[in-house]
Amino acid sequence: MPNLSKHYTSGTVEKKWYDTWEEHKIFESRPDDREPYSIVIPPPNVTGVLHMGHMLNNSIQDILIRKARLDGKNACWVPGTDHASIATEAKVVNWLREQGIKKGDLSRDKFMEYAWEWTDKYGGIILKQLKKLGASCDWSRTAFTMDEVRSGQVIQAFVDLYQKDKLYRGLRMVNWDPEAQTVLSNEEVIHSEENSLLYHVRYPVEGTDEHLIIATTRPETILADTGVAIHPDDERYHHLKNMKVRIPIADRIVPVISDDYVEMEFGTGALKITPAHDVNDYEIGQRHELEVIDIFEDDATINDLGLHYKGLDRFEARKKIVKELEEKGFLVKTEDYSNSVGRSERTGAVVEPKLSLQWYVDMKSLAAPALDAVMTDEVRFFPSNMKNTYKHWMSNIRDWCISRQLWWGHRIPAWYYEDQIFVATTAEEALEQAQKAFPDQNLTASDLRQDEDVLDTWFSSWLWPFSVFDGMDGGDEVDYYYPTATLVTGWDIIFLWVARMVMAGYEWKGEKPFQQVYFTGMVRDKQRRKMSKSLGNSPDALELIEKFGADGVRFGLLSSSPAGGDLLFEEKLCEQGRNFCNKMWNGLRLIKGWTISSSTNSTSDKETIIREIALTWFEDKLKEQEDLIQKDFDEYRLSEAVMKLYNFIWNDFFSWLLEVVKPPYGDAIDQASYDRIIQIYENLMKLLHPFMPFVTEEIYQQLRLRKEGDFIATSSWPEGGECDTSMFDTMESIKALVTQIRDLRNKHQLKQKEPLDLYFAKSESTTNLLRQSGMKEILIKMAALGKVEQTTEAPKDLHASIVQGRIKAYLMLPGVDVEEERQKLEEELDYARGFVKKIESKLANERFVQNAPEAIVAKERKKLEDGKGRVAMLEESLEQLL
RNA sequence: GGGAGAUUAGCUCAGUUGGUUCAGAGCACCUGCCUUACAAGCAGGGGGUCACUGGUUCGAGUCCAGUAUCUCCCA
Repeated sequence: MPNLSKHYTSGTVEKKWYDTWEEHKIFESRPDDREPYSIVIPPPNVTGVLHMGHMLNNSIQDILIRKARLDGKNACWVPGTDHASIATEAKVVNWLREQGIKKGDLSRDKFMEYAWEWTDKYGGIILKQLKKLGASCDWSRTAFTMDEVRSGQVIQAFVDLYQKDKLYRGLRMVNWDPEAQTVLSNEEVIHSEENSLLYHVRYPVEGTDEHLIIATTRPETILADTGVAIHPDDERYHHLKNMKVRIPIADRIVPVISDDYVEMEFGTGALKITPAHDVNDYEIGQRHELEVIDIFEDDATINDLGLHYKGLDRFEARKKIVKELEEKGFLVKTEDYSNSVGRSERTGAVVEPKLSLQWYVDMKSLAAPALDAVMTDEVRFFPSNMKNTYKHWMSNIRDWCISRQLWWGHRIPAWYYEDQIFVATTAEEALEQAQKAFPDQNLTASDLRQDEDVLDTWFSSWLWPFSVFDGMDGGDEVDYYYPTATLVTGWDIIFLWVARMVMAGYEWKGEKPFQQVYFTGMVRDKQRRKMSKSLGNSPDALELIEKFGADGVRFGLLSSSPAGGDLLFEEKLCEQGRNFCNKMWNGLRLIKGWTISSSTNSTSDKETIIREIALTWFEDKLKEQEDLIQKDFDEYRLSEAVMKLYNFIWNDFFSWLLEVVKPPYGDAIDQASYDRIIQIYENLMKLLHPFMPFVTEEIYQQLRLRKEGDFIATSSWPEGGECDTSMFDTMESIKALVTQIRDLRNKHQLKQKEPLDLYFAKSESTTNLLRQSGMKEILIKMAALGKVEQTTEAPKDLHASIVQGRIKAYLMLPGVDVEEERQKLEEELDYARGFVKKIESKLANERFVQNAPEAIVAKERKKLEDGKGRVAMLEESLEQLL
């Protein structure tokens, strides 16, 4: 036996093959005559580390790209990272703070130097980790959203949209993240129900003794109130129309206005209006020309307008103001309340509505072709029900706020002079424009002021499917690879990313960015909680790989993860994958341990006959599997495909076929059979390779002597083709008989190897079964039988009856209990009679016979015949017991 | 408030155009085995009124309506 260790060692094998693959550059792709199959990676955060979601997502991409490679397509998986403005800037700011440096003390240029230093230091770690997972990316194409090529296209996109009038600067209420101190797009705000308090506050009505009671969750904004609203139809407050109220604490006198936005049923039916700090209030304020008083600094502490609360954080101020309201008799009551609170996706800070001047993309002008593409399946979604979500968002689309008050990112290419805006790819061009606009003023570069803000990171990511090919302006690469084949991503970024890529694709390439989108589910823990750092419920990705091997982890992630469905992760799944590797490894050891004889003399004829029939059967089974797996790929049922392979390899190949063809101890195996077994094993490994690349490569290399540069990774997918199913039923009957015999042994506590005699009750079925060359021998070998013969009457000695389909047999068992045997037979008979009755009534129904397709009726007749035969066999056995 | 989806074995999920002995898989569980590839293993076994109620149909896990429970998205 070759020197193969008892257990499969994933660590060394995986490193060896990844290094070898890279040395041979087999993942690199250049345009050629073949059909392209390209995937662009959803770029992870440049300074991020690999987590469970990445592993799932990238395993799926790797499966697809490896399959395409085996299919002979020109497979190109482009890796890369994104600069993640908010997250990365926050990390850099923290890093600087640890060194005692404040961002505020740095110039923009100096800060960027530090940020690049940080990026160079920690950037790309995640890409190295992807290699450990087996990701077969073309690393020579690694892109970064802020590298030169990508940046140029981002700026170009901005300028182009501005020139097409699809981009504008506007004063709007925005979502302000006070922690990151930047504006956020609507999609970056996560709304959820949170427990809070509803405060009922008394507002004195001017010139009367009355009070108007107003319910609010944000009493600190009382300081910014500039009005109070009631519903025009609300009779309770009719008399207050056109009167004024006095704001508590602020002591400001403001008007009572009527507006049908007010919900009469909510709270007291009266609403305080704070135009500076609430989206709806702002609109009401606009309608009624109310003053706008902003009481917050950018970090959400109270400013000069907040009286003696100046300098306090908003939540601190809330506590204090409630106390003051209470002391001064303004607070009527406080009740528990649950309301929707928006938080920043990146920092978790409660988002503060704020009035601000920002850049927006006019989305309505981009949405139409993008909506159409998905609804007509020009871009196919898996699972398809994501189309509904997409449609809803696209049909109610709102403009996209793309400016961010950060330094890390692409600086907005807009320059200002007085009240004029000049948008251009460079400062020089902007200056030229300005000089043309103000010919008399001798403008120089220093007269123009560039916008301080950067662009939303997604404004670079939405170009990704063509920007990675430097394809904004066309070119051979983009012509060849675009549109890409499949996008694999989580459904949580369908709006942030997927929808926008489709829009950008049509806007700049006039074509969809990808053929299909495969949405993965979220990786959750057993309690269905989303895996997150803060919960600490996420296993360390690299430790997992170390423990179970990348193949094991990939198997674990894939085996229960249908498209769009969440994955409830447990280590057990990876363990199963590792065990599977070990099983295959040991199967290899078994085969490699056999001695091969060139002459047939050294193997008994019986074994040769067995092998001939078993291998022929299995080769056809394999073809059938190949077709089934291909269908699963076509429909993106990857979980099902991998589980099919798991079952087929473990149960059909190892537990059945190899046991059948295994030479008896000490015997050799004939060369012809051996070659067929190697070929089968090789094909199985090819089918499994996309899912478990390393172990399959290792086994592929061990199965035969390979030439330098011959890899399973670049081999070809086995063709399914015609398969002869004629032997399938017979083999299943044999298997079922073997199982029944083994069960009877177990129940009678007989050793598995003690030979038992078996007599078949003579019938057409049994004659047919035994006539097929080798079937009887397989039965004898697998069930460890002695004599196997046909008989016309039941044996007189103690035996157990076996009824399998239309086959009846008697297994000679010395210790069989007659009563037990009777009971068993009676139970089976009951079931069989019930079955017959059901079919009889079905066939007695004229409408069934008339309406059902002929084939179905024929099948039912066949079922009835079989069932009746079975009843007869069981009845006969029972009689013989007496 | 608007919308989407789910409910099948103890758990996680398949079940494709309504039709085969259709009620499945993996894990978990139980029994027996260290059998010369594998205890990371082998052989076998038990377990479900397909959420509930009606309807369409010759026939429903599958289609329709309602009910209950749960999940998610959007505002």
